[in-house]
Amino acid sequence: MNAPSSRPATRQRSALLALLEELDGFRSAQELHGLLAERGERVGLATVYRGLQCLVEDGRVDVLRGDDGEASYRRCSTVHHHHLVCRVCGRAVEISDPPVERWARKVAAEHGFADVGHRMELFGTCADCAG
Amino acid sequence: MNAPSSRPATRQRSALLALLEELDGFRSAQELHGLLAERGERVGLATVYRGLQCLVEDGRVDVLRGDDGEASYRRCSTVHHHHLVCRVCGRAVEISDPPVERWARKVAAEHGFADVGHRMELFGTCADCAG
DNA sequence: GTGAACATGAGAACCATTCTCACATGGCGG
DNA sequence: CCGCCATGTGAGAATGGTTCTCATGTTCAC
Ligand SMILES: [Mn+2]
Ligand SMILES: [Mn+2]
Ligand SMILES: [Zn+2]
Ligand SMILES: [Zn+2]
Repeated sequence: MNAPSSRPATRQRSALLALLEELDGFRSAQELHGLLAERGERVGLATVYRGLQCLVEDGRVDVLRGDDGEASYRRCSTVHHHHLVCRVCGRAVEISDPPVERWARKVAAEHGFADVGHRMELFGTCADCAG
Repeated sequence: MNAPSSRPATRQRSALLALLEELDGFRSAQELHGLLAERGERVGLATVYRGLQCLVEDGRVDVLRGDDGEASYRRCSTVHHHHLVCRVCGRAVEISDPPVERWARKVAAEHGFADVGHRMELFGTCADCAG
């Protein structure tokens, strides 16, 4: 069902997407670049960044900004959701909760704000990393 | 009631805090540096960054990372809260909602995560900016 | 008032990300 | 199949927010 991107399928893009499919956590662009190198896929760092940009635009990858400002990426479902993320290993669980969605819209409207959106992440230490 | 910081009170720090007290929106370090200059307060950019770091540590200022990774700062109350932020002018309203807090802890626990925390912001266009 | 401890600031350094541009490539018309 | 050319690639340079360096200035407890 891989929704076809409008971009040509090159070796580099395929390798990047394949890697992301195998990972279940958020990873920085540089980490992804390193992981590709480890498995013998030579992909330029700029190409990794460009590939990620496309995937983000297509909604196939989510971005998260760490406290240090570094961006992390994760292959995600394309419907609206939030994340529960392990601070140690980056593993993430997708979360959704309609009540929170409604609450957010209501609160914003009460304060006279339009074009309302929101962002929410939960953080913690996953069971594996706590052991 | 200005909770006394453990740091010496210098002209620069006073000016920074005074400026933050007057603003009700999130501003980047560089913007704050510029605003200080406008009112004749000569403060080095590095000093602005250091002052903000202290205030953040003390919990007197909140930081928000924009989508471009740039940090914005705002004088805030010291109790746990979230923000409703205007995308245009940065104006912010503090928001709190115990049900969301409980929900976040519960969801994280259900997935076996420990040391649970969360982050949430609402975005929109404030009434003034929509006019 | 003095001095040790600490703050300041100009500029350099840092580092994730983006840009440049010469070169490779691959998909489509012929 | 072939050849074109629009598009992708990558090494390295540029960018820009933030932090660091270090010589100098200030503060404040004594
Ligand atoms: Mn939501
Ligand atoms: Mn909360
Ligand atoms: Zn983990
Ligand atoms: Zn506004």
